[in-house]
Amino acid sequence: MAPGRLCSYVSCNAMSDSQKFPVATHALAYLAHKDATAMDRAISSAELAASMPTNPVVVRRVTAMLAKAGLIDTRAGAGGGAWLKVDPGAIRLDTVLKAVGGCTHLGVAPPGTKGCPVGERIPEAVSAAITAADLAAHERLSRITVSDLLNRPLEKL
Amino acid sequence: MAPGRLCSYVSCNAMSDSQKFPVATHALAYLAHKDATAMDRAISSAELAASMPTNPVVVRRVTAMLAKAGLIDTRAGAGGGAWLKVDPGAIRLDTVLKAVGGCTHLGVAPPGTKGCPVGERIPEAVSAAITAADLAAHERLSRITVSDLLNRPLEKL
DNA sequence: AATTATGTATCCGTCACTGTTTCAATTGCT
DNA sequence: AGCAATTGAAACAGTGACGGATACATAATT
Repeated sequence: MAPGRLCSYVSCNAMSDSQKFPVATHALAYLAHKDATAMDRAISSAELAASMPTNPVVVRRVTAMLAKAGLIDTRAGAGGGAWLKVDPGAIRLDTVLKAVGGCTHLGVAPPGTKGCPVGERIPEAVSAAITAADLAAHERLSRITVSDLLNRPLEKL
Repeated sequence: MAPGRLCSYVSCNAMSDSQKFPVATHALAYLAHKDATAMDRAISSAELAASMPTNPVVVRRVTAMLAKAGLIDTRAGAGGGAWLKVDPGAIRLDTVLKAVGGCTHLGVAPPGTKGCPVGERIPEAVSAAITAADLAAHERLSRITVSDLLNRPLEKL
């Protein structure tokens, strides 16, 4: 069998994202903090990057995804940049996680041996458990909005 | 700045594990299914690996961690292998996740700009959100035991 | 002694990510 | 018209972790 990744059961972009969710969340919070809610208040990727701090290209890679998800808008050219298209109080963090293609990365259940009824059930059960954990994380994030990041007491997030 | 990983804010083994949790969970379920609850019913890493299927060494790398966590015991030599040291009904999946060093891998909040009070708060808030999601996932997993994987209806996991 | 196993170390190929550079296209300003 | 600012996308390199494979010392059974 070819090396790498336990055959090919890996879906979900296993092992990817990493910093995409934090960067996206930070960027949205920064936009909200700066009241960037219209085109004439656009924030450049350079300024966003400086606030992390990270590279402007990394920021643009993320803002492009947020724009595709309809959370922000961007405009090229002088005075361009990104601004919020949705009220920050209405942007839930699970939406952000989905926008950047994230999941909890607990892995993917290996297939199990064919034939044995129990052997077939185990992978399904493991999958179900992983999915349940993933859903729980999303549900928890859905109770936090971008506004909450700025306003709610940290202990109550 | 040196390339890779946004400076060094990455802790938590970011991006690691992947298959460790599924493999560990599958292995424990298999041991429970085979009633491997004592030394004389030990299952070899070769058999466990065949049930995934994956490589025996990969299995041993995981079972070694489970043994260190006190969930199973292993013994070398002919007739050796692994067996459960704890009742499968008492092994919660969050314990398994911790045993293999897992987390939800949502990333690590970038530091943010010094000086600005809001700029300092954002990273803390992002961190808090990630931690909350991680806890939610662990909490959900804590409500599933290895026995449940074999016995409980899949929809009720 | 021969056999069966674990655990660990080492090496390799793969994969995704971050950071960087480059470039076309877009927009505002003078 | 021309220039400066800015996005988005592509291409490239370096890093890190993982899964798979092999090898080997150690341990336990027969």
